[in-house]
Amino acid sequence: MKRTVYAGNVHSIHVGEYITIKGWVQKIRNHGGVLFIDVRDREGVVQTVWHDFLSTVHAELLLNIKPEEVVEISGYVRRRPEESINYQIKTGEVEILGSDIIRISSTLPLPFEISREFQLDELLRMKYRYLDLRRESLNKNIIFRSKISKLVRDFFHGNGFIEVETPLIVKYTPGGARNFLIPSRVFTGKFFALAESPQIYKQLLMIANFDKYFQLSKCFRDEDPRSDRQIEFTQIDVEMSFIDQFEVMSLVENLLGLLWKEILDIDLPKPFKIITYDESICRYGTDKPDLRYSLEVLDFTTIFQHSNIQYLKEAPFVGGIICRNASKTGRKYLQSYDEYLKSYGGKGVKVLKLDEQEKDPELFTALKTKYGMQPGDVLMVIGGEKYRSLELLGLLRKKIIEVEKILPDKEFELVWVVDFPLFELSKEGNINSKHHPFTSPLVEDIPLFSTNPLKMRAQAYDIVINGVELGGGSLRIISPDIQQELFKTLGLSDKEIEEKFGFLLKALSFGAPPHGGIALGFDRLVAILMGEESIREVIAFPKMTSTYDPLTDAPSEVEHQQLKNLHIKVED
RNA sequence: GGGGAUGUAGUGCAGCGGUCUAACGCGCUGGCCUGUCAAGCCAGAGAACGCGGGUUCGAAUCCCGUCAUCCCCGCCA
Repeated sequence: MKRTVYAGNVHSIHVGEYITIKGWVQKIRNHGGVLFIDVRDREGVVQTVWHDFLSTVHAELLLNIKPEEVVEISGYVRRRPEESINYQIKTGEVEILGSDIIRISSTLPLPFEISREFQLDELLRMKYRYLDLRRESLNKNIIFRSKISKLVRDFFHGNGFIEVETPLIVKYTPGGARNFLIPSRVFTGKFFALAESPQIYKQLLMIANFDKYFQLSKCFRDEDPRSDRQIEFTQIDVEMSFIDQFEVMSLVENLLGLLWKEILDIDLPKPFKIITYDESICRYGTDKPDLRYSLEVLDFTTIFQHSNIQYLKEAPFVGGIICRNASKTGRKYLQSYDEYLKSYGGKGVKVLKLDEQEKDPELFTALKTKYGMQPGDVLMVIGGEKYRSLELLGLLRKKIIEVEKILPDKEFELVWVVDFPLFELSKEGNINSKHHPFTSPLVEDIPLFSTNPLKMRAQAYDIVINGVELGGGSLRIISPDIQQELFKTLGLSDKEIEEKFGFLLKALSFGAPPHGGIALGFDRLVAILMGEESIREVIAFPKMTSTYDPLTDAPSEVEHQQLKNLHIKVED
């Protein structure tokens, strides 16, 4: 028999119909004379009921039916007796009066239960990913991911965007994330790279007159995975011509507004907040602030210059956080903050309470009058180099929120962080791009190329949700001269520039429209919408934090001949 | 490369120096049960406690090493 309806979609409108469902046996409840078999498919679960089944031709099969076997069941749909309606499930008003059953596929004992939701060992889940995916929560996540990607695609098509695929096997370009390399069989000793992002291609598409481009693109970065990072991941990649920064931002606001409405039925207030990079660093100690919490980092430098705490008195910067009404104020307890910061290589934190005010009456008076500090409040301060201290205060802020169990003011807080620095100093002392080397500087900062490049600001913007960096973008450089100057600032020689980026400079010199765009982390987006902590919960076949895939046992060794074809020799 | 947490039946966990011949829930096996939906009741099988070494009269329990997983730092233009 053909399936007539998904098990999970059987509904009171089917009452009286003879239907056929196909799916997995979810649960069996044998009461002796009456037997219930719940059948699950993609859409959900429905109950079938078998009265006096021992006297039917199916007695043998029904007595031996096992969970997770694949069955086909036919029967009349009927409304359940009033007292046995199950309001917990979608199909709970009806049931199928079983009259025919076929076992399509039997099963070995399973390594874990499908029908029960509980935390499983990650290795086991991955090894049997297809079974884990069969479980409701993952199944639902992947189905929602599909819905979200359709909403995204429809949104862009509806807004006049052209979807273009760009190569994944590309030229290696230096800088940024570590690339996966692909040896060329044809060109001995030469390599392709797996694309870190479609960045350059989307710029070329603008030069090629597509005006508005988008793509849900796979990207590859050979860096250690985390709960929000995989070595291959998906980006919503966008680029537009003849636009300014605010048009890109407004587009993203419309997209996210749509998704929040459609998926969560939440109206995101628009426009989103905007904060400059500098302000974010000073007030929250991070460039991805979690604005659900009002807790802020404050500057106490002046106040402590008059204190009698010597090292803070002399510190170039003293920043702190007032933890109002601290739950526990024991010395030992507060020391845990110190240890926390030390685990990040910080120097630790000085904690002040009002009950210690006799030690430095002047200081505490200032704290009370200027900052409204009250008994029970705890002030934690860090002194030292300004930006390092702010970074630590950012970590401290997160820790306080966690430890004090401070409740968020709202469920989602989205914010644009703008005016990023164009460059940053690496630990080795090299100048690197903060965003990427195609980012346009603010026009008024261009003269700084020759004098103080580290002071230059970029026309770049990040979208941050609840302290998570969802994506970032920028307006791009379209002047070959500025592009060249930027490469030089990064320390590339003329020869290197020509070798690595000659094609781009040439492209820019053939009539490049002003353009810019953004890339949003699609896996992170889906995870946020689904309320998941890890993007592994929204990716059908992710890899473990070691990059290992226990399902297929990848990576694996290859035959010698393969390596020989590629002119590759493996050494220890 | 580094830090932290975890590793006990199929699974989720308890036990953290002797009473552990390792407990419990789920699952599994057999039996009973005509309305359940975390079905119920009865009976039963199943682990030498990640691996290696050590301490001890005695180790799942302490120590060292090692491996694996997760979280984090580094890294992620």
